[in-house]
Amino acid sequence: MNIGEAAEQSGVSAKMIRYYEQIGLVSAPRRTDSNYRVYGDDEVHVLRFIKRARTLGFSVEETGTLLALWRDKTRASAEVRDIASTHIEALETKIAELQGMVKTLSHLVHCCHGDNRPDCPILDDLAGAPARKGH
Amino acid sequence: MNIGEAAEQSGVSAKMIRYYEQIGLVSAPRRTDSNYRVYGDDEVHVLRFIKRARTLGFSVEETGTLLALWRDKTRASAEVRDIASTHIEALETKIAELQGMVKTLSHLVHCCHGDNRPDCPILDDLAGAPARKGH
DNA sequence: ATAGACCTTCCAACGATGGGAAGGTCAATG
DNA sequence: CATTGACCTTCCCATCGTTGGAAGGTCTAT
Repeated sequence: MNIGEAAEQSGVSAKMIRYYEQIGLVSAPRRTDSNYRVYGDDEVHVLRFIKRARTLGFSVEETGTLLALWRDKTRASAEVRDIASTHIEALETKIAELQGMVKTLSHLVHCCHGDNRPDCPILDDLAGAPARKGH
Repeated sequence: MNIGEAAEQSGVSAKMIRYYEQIGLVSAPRRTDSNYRVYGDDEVHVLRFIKRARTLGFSVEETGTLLALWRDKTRASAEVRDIASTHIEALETKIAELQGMVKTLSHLVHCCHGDNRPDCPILDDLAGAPARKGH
């Protein structure tokens, strides 16, 4: 199949498939006489693996590691679990960070009357005004 | 003061101050005869505003809008609140997304025995194997 | 033959930041 | 006065993952 169909079947855009090939995440496929890339079910399977890993927030590099482990039948699953666990920690750190932002902003929005008066606690906060107590 | 001190006082790196100037987020400051940028407390105040907005996860573009509203004494605070509310929604969407990843990954890690056997539910999942029921 | 839907490579952009080179300037010291 | 080291200037490049487009070749159907 051509790259377009491989893209459709894997959920990875043709652009990205070429990019993944370029950076060595996937190997270069066979070409037709007219230089078209030709993919089979195996390649699509790999692309789907990549798509899923990316969806789960693994970086392309981490995805490459997971892919190598996937292909390595003798790997220790502990290694995979470590990568996943580390990744979960990173995700949770990010979540906590975003939640901190939401908390601060929610407080400010709550304090902001939101009518047409120019007085605005949100801008006051951004400008560095000391927070008033008791909401 | 020079850019270095402005950076130190505002928490925005000298690199970024120049970048913000380049993209028009802040206006070009006065220069000395030797072409050094000269900043005063007002500029530092603006930079701190920017720093705070960025820390709260606003994009540089959103920060520019907030900055304009800050300078506009006649603005409606409702407008600011809308920007903040929209931003909170975006943050919460992102959080939910990350939490979905964590949930899936946690489940997989939980299912993964993590010893030296090559059988690994995480890789099975990434490879698209149907999930087994009852953990 | 021609249209239009594919494919190819190459180049650039995004957003925000950091790194570094090559060179000018300032302050303090020997 | 000269040197040193810390600062400043502009300019270009890299990151990460992805998308867009241009310019051109190929395939299929009418």
